[in-house]
Amino acid sequence: MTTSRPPSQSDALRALGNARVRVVQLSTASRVADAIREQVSEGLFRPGSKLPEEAIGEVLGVSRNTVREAFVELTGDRLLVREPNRGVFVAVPDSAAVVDIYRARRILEIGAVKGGGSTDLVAAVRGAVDEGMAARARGDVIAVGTANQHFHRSLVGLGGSTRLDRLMRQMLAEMRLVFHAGNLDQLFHQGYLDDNEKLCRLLESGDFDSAADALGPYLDRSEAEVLQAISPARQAAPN
Amino acid sequence: MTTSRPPSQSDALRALGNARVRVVQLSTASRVADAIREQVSEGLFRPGSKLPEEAIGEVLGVSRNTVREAFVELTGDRLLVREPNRGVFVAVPDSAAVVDIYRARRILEIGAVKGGGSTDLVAAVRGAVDEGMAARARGDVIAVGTANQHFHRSLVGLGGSTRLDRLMRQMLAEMRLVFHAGNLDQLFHQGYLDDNEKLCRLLESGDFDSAADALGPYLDRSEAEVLQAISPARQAAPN
DNA sequence: GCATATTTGTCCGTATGTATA
DNA sequence: CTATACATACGGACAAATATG
Repeated sequence: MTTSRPPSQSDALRALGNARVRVVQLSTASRVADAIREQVSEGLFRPGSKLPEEAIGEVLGVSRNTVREAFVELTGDRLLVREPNRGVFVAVPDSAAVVDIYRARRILEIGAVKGGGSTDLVAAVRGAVDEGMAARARGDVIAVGTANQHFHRSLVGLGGSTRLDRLMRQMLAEMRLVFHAGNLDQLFHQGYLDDNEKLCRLLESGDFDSAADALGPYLDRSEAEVLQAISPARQAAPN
Repeated sequence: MTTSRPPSQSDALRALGNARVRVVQLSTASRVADAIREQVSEGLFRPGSKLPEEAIGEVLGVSRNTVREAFVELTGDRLLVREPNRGVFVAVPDSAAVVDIYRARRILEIGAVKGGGSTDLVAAVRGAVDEGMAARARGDVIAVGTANQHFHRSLVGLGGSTRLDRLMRQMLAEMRLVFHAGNLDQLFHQGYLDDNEKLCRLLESGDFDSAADALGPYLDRSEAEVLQAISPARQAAPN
């Protein structure tokens, strides 16, 4: 407001630079955390395996101190667990964790759905459903599982709270750990695609209560399947 | 079961030592985080104030690396915010944060209440209500606020999920920040004590649906009061 | 069961870049 | 615009705990 000088290219470049500095800039520790999160989520770091801080730092070209900061962040997400004086390990969620997570999911997902949501939030649900359908159509089992997680994230998204969104993201990351630990790589996500479609239709028609009512049995079935899948063979994954 | 030798004192001491090592032992970083959390929660570190890592480390007798690890933990809790290359500051939750938190609280508290809970979980609610009544009786305004937070935590506790419990704890810590930032130190918690009593009665009578129905307007009123209290004077608290 | 090697937990010094007076 | 202060990140050090042979 103080000058009428038209914006020059150098102004624009400087603005871009400032934006980069302010937006893109994550701390090294956070970028390390993201890298580890990725490997854990993809199952390359198996549940129960140890993450030696020196080795991690060497591979990523960062110091041990930085790795330790990343570990603190990931421990807060429950992806890693710290055993005092022994190191950090990829978490191995047990059935108690699964029960705990599903109790939380029932409250979060049902509560968010019952409250309804703006049309763009419902559109996000539709996007996740279509993503799953497309993945099934081309036989991409992994992508079906990913899309299914996006679906449930979008349900919580209806609640319009970033804090709930974050918790849901964390819990779904934990669920991936459960799948990896049980060697049951998102096998049975397929069976929920049609339910997802029905739920989405109800949301699009504005019948949030019916959608919420349908979610209870949906999650009960899902929990039961997961528990049944991990209960028999609980093989440890040393190193 | 392998030996009939009676437990000696040295056995007991060793067991105590092991218990200490395994249970009590928090990392120095976690203890530093707890110490900072305490100060922030009590309002001694004001919202917006800067926490220089060197000074903190000096006061607590730990190195800067340890302080940085604690900062990572507290940033994850949203109690501190990191401004790249400028340092960490005590968070100053704005009205958007308040709205976000109340959206989450409505879903969490109402969902947990609607699901009911075991008698001991309901007993915890009763304990929090009585705690508030006792605090009011002896005119301890601060304790009334604390008891009120315990009450809402115990409501979420009905959900039986440690993950929801943790999120609720974090959000209530954020709310304390809101109170401290607005210089409205839990002044108006008193006005909710009687509602808490009524809600508790409904829970004890097993009428979870009525309790859940009453909770919506309760939280609406609470959110409105907080927003109204912080909207006029949003004074910054530099250094 | 013991001696050794490895790794964690913690601290310190320092170089570099960024922000601010 | 320079100077100062500080955050960021690195590397090295060492004691203590743990794992290993």
